[in-house]
Amino acid sequence: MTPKAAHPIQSPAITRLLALVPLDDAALDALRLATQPPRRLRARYELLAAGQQIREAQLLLRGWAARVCDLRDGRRQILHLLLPGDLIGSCEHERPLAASSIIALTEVEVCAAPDAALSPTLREAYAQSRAHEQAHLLAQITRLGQMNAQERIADLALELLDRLSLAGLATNNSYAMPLTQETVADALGLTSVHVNRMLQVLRKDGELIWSGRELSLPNPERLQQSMGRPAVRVSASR
Amino acid sequence: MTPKAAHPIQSPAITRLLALVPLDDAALDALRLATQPPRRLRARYELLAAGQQIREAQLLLRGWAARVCDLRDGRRQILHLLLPGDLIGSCEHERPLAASSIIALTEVEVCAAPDAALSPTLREAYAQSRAHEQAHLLAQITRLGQMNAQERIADLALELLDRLSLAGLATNNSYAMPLTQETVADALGLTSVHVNRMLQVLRKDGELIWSGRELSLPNPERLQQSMGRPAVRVSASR
DNA sequence: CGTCAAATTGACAAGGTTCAAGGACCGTGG
DNA sequence: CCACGGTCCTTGAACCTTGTCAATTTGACG
Repeated sequence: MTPKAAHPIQSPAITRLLALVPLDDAALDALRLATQPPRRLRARYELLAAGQQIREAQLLLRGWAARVCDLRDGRRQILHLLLPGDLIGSCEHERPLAASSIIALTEVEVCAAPDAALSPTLREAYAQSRAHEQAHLLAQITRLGQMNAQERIADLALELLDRLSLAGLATNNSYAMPLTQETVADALGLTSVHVNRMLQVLRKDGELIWSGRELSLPNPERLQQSMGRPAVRVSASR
Repeated sequence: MTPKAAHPIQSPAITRLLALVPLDDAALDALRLATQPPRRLRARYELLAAGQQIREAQLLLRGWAARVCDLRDGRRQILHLLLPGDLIGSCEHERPLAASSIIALTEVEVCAAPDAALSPTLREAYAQSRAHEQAHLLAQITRLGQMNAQERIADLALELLDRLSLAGLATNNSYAMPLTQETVADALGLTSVHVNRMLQVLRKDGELIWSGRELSLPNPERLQQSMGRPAVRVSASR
């Protein structure tokens, strides 16, 4: 609550962008300014409707959201989970239309994303963020296409651990998990009933603990190994 | 073979880009020049290795390729099919690493993609192409997450019809299909045995005809309706 | 004609869904 | 403080879709 003198407590969103690219002062100032009066939205609020013209990119500051695809018969697929520090509707071409709608899964706080023109490092951070998002979409495809239910759950839990760690939102291999099993099922192309059963198996095997709002992975490295998925990297180190 | 005087026969790749954005003469000239001595590669050639530094974007001129993700235990998922006119390794940020490998599924011809700086319309065409690719990734997620085997096959066949039509490679709701059932299975997260059985059902229902190298969809509109998937649009009309 | 990859078939097993019901855990209002 | 209602989690049994394994057929091609 009380900011320290040297390093004021940072918004997870800024922590994440800073982890992607070392931002210059212009970028940091712009971010601090933009995030100041955040816009708060209730759960289920539709941040972006599919087919709608995208106005300006937004930055997710707090809470979780999701890109979803609804079929006419009521089925729905969560395409991608959005966490604090993720960009919403960032896009580099003219006259863009949202390819999917985006809804808040919890109460969220968002702000307008500062203009990339303000700082080259900020522009690069946005590009990195998009590259990560792209990588997560590919990961999701492999998850749905090749993994069984247990693997899907474990793999998603690992991805969330990685991503939340970037924003400083994970400690001791565990993080706050605001989703219901039903929502996880929508993300993994499973039924909530089956997610429930497989969670019990993972719990019994000691691979995953999820009680209350907290999810922990006692041994992420072993779990990752057992999945056989190649590591995801997005840009070369310097 | 013999170019007509007024409209020389166009490469399907150029036809596609032209369908995305009305290209100016600078763009067309650059494309005609670049595509001239195409590089020809055998099937299974690896156009891009995962984790490898991306050098320059390429343009697929002829044949089909795929982005694939291989798991250590031998499972493999085709993330995305690449058709003539698609860009390979186009990307707007510094020091990019390929997030997945790309392999030729048939013999292919590629060329270096002309520099976007040569023409604003060319840059816009590339951006549109990337937006389409993104939309196809989302479509693939919904396919794998929510559809049963029969729907997946039909939905993929419809997507291919749409995409090949852009390049002028489809007539009468039918197109040349160079993939094996095994490859289709890898793209749809199914086994080739099951793909085979479901193809028989679709054939019996008169929804899909695929014999030899030709695939036709007698009634794409009806099929699309039955799938309940919202239409995909990428940019606003003028 | 022989060979090889691809397509096809059958019998069976496994994984996931469906339906239905009960139980736990809230926050709310009396 | 307790009763209530709602949402979420949990469980069981039957059922259906898809995978597995193994064998056979087809078709292209030298």
